[in-house]
Amino acid sequence: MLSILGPNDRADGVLLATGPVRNVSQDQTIYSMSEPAEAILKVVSGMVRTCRFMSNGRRQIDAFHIEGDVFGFEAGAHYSLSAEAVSDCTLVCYRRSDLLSLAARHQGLANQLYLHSIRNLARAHAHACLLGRFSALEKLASFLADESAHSPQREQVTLAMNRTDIADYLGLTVETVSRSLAMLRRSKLIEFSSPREIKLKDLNGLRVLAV
Amino acid sequence: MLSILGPNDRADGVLLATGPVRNVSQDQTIYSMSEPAEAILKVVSGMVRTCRFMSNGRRQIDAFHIEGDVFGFEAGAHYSLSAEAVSDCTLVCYRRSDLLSLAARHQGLANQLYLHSIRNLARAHAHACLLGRFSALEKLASFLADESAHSPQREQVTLAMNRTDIADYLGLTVETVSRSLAMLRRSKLIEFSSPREIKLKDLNGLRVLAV
DNA sequence: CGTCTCCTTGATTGAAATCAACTTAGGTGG
DNA sequence: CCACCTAAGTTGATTTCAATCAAGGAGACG
Repeated sequence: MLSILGPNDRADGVLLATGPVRNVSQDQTIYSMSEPAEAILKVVSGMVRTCRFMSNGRRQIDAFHIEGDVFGFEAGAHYSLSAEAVSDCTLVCYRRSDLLSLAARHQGLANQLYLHSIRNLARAHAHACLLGRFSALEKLASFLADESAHSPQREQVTLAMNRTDIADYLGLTVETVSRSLAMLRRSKLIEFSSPREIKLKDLNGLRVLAV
Repeated sequence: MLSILGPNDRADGVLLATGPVRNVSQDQTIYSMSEPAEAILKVVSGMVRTCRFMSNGRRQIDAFHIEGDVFGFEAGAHYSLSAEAVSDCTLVCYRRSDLLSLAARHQGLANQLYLHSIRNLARAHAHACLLGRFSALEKLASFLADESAHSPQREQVTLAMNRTDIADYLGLTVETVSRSLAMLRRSKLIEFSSPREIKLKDLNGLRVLAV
């Protein structure tokens, strides 16, 4: 499904016309902090990270976006986050101004926009909780449980991102991510076939840890 | 301004009819996590905190809402956060279902709803950054600089919330909040006339610390 | 085969949490 | 109106968890 709308919505065709497909290769920047926030984008395939870069090289990843997710919602005229491709991606781009004027005429679209922004808000709330009050181990357990929910097989996750991305998403360092994963492995909750291929041997145990 | 819409919007009168005013006294719960998310509320006066309670008594405050802020946006059918009055408050309550059906007919309202949700999203992003990557001192400096921005006098803030609220907002303990404030005082960046009355002697210095 | 990047592991340090008093301020009742 | 009581805030000592510093291993690619 390429459009923000469902396939049955009448504005669908219009949207497709306004939304060119964009292919982005791994680690390429989709948009940067402080450039004009002209586009709202939808992930067709691949994974996108939205992140903020701070002084002295610190980075905080706000979210990983996967197929079906819409990102690029901004309150102001400029992006307050950057967006980058975690893996090769296919995206649909909508011009913000087009979308908003279209939404004025198509109720379904307005609803979808609203819904997507609120869904991002809900994720941000859960993320804040994790960042503010979880231990390193809890953060990793929670992260893996979330990944599992989006994986085709519940008990087997293939990480699209590297350890640095995970660290910057969870507010940790790479070393702590590595160590916490090792702890989960030693506790028989997970198992690696490769660093990016993790078998969740005890998903319930993970969920308990994830608070 | 009582309505979500500006006073000049035609849906204004309708909204007022659907939105009864509610007075809430300090520390009273406005709504609780997991109850049906029936209302979206706007702060007329006072301060509201939206927060999540976790196992073993941990709490994360998502945001403090002040006059003009709208809160209660939820992706699902139930609240994922609780809302409580930090001080005595006056709120306007809108039934979510009313609001959404009204929005279908009044473009201005739909826009306002969208805008408020996105504004909350932007705040959540900034907050995530603070929680994930700021030191205790940076968190406090950033917090005070934000408070200053909403204060009638830039250089004088009156905190509506107590130290525990601040700690749970910044992902710290009360002791660390107290110690960090003491450090800022010793560095001549701030000055107390009482624990809740803080004079920002060097707002620029604070902003530098706030990254 | 060597080099580079990514990941892991070890040793040590450091910042914030925890544990424990103590102080101050505010509210209530004598 | 003052004294007491309680809640809120501060400060100190110690511990702990994660960061930092440092090195080594594994896999990918030319």
